[in-house]
Amino acid sequence: MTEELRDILMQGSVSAAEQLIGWRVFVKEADGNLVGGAIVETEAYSQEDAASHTFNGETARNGTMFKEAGHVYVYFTYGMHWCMNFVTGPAGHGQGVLIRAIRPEAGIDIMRSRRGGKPYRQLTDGPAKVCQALGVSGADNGAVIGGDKFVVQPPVGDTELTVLPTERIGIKKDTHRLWRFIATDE
DNA sequence: CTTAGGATCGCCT
DNA sequence: GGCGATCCTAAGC
Repeated sequence: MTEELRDILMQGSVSAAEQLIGWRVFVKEADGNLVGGAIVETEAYSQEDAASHTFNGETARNGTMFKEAGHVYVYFTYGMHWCMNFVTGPAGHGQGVLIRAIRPEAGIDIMRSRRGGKPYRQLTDGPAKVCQALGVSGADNGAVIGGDKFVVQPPVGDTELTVLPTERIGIKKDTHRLWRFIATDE
């Protein structure tokens, strides 16, 4: 992991969630090819936030979120879906950034086959869809960015993405926090 | 285009 | 025993 990325992740989940928009996340396939694209939607979670898995302290499930910035927290939900987060902050803080959506750039055919032939726009427009398209599952929980599987690279191009903070989705508690960030110029 | 309901299971109270 | 950081399909406008 680069120093630039580590700096962003160490600033905490809310700041990191905003700055990660436009960064690109990929997984390395067995043949070495990359599959993934640019992050266009994130959400921040932290321990003092009632909507976070870490709100009630460390448990068997959420242990990865208490590691230091740069780990990948993958959790299982609704009996059938996986979602992935980048852990932020120093070890012990229980915070992270949920990767809610990406714009496919590399390995689109692989993503399409993993997503049952869905059209381009529906390949990775939700947190569980991102994991399905990238082949991320519970086996990846606790991995590190820059390890064997996860590659994260800075934004490319000279166009600055406009980032809009909004309310988070799919939660019942602490909905007032504007901790969801989306790229507006799609 | 919007909404409602079902699928499905591990974690936590 | 309840319910979730979700997705998909079908049916209603």
